[in-house]
Amino acid sequence: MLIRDPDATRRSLLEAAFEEIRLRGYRGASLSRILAKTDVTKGALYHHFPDKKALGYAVVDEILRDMIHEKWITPLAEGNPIDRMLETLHLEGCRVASEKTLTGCPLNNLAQEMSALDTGFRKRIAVVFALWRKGISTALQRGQAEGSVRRNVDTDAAATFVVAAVEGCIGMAKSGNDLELLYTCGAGLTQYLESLRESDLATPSHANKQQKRR
Amino acid sequence: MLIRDPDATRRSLLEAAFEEIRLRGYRGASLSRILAKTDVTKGALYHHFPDKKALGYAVVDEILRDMIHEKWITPLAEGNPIDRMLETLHLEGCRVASEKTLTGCPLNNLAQEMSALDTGFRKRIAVVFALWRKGISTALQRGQAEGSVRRNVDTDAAATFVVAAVEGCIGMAKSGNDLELLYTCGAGLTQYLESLRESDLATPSHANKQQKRR
DNA sequence: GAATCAACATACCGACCAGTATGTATGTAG
DNA sequence: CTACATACATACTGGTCGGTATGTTGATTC
Repeated sequence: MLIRDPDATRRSLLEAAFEEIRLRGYRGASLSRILAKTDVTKGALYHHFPDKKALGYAVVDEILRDMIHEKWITPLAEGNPIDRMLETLHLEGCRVASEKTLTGCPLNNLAQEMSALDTGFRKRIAVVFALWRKGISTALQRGQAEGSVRRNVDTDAAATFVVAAVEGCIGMAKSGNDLELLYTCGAGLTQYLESLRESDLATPSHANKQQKRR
Repeated sequence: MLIRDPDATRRSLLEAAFEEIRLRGYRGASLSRILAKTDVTKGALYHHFPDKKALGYAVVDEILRDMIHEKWITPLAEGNPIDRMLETLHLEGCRVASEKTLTGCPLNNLAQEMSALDTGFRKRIAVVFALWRKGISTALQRGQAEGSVRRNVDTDAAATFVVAAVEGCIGMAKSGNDLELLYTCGAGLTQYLESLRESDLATPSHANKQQKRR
């Protein structure tokens, strides 16, 4: 190695680890492959991260967190929240559709693989999901204040269901490696989002009631 | 071994493999642990299954398929489909809630782990999901004929969204290891199911239109 | 420019794992 | 009773993996 740039080294390890985890999962991710792809040696890796788990944690805390922020927090910061979510959903659909074999959502893939096996992963991933839900809930509240979202909607509950449904739709498409499933599910989700919209003609019978459980 | 019962041997291997996969995923499943738990030797295992993958395939074809059939096909074979689905959802909620650390849905766990990595798994799992969707769609059609389900509902699309949302809800609860998330999501799903119900007072504005994509 | 430390580099280790080679015992058909 | 196939049992192998011990080099400080 001619010149040294520890920050860049760390960053390239993180990104390669993210890609490796995206393709093979955390447990299927091989440090040797990450090192080969980055031209970093094992000594350098273990200088920046104490062990494989720490590398995985950092991927959640830095890469996946930023990913959700870019996709779901920033775009919903202003404008009509329902419209913005429909746009984001469309973008996400295009991203999913761009792969030959659908790999799904990196965050949810890791969540489903590791949540039951390691509380360190679980808690870190839960933080990112909570951030995501918070972004949607806040946007919906703003929509209520601006008159674009029905006032009897429980924004926290709606946000939780939206996130669950998004991951469910992506997972369904991945299971069958079939975009038609993605579009069909997306239609169901769109229908739900539309039911949150304030409209002078609509009846409140199908709106999300202020309810906490069951 | 005193007496021989090859069918029982095979069955116990299948069930132990299912449990091992449920807890650690297919790739995390260890043949040694399966053998230890069943008191079967490696020679016997490789007599019944050519390799680990064949064992995994058999778990999908036999165990997981039966599981979905028992939970989602048989109960929906008669009666009001919406009510039956709400009951099934309740039962499934109880099952998920019975674990200290939530492991989620065995079918979807395996689907998310393996679909992008192995087409053999993917196609077998897709068959089970298709069976599931078909059971719901058929039940909804019967509901339409009997007057309990809105006639303008696209039953295939609704079935697909229901399956996706169910898995999304379970996955969300697993991610946070939080039953509150399960109940919140379940409320959203219940709301969607209720929107499919035929009712003299309801307006059709939120019903699932006859649409194919987008 | 000597000392020091962060930032790498290389070689090696023990554990685990799927799979195999080879052998043995049990049931069954003639 | 013999022959043979099914149903097991045991011991071993090659490969991959995460992790470590130890050595080297580039940057920084005084």
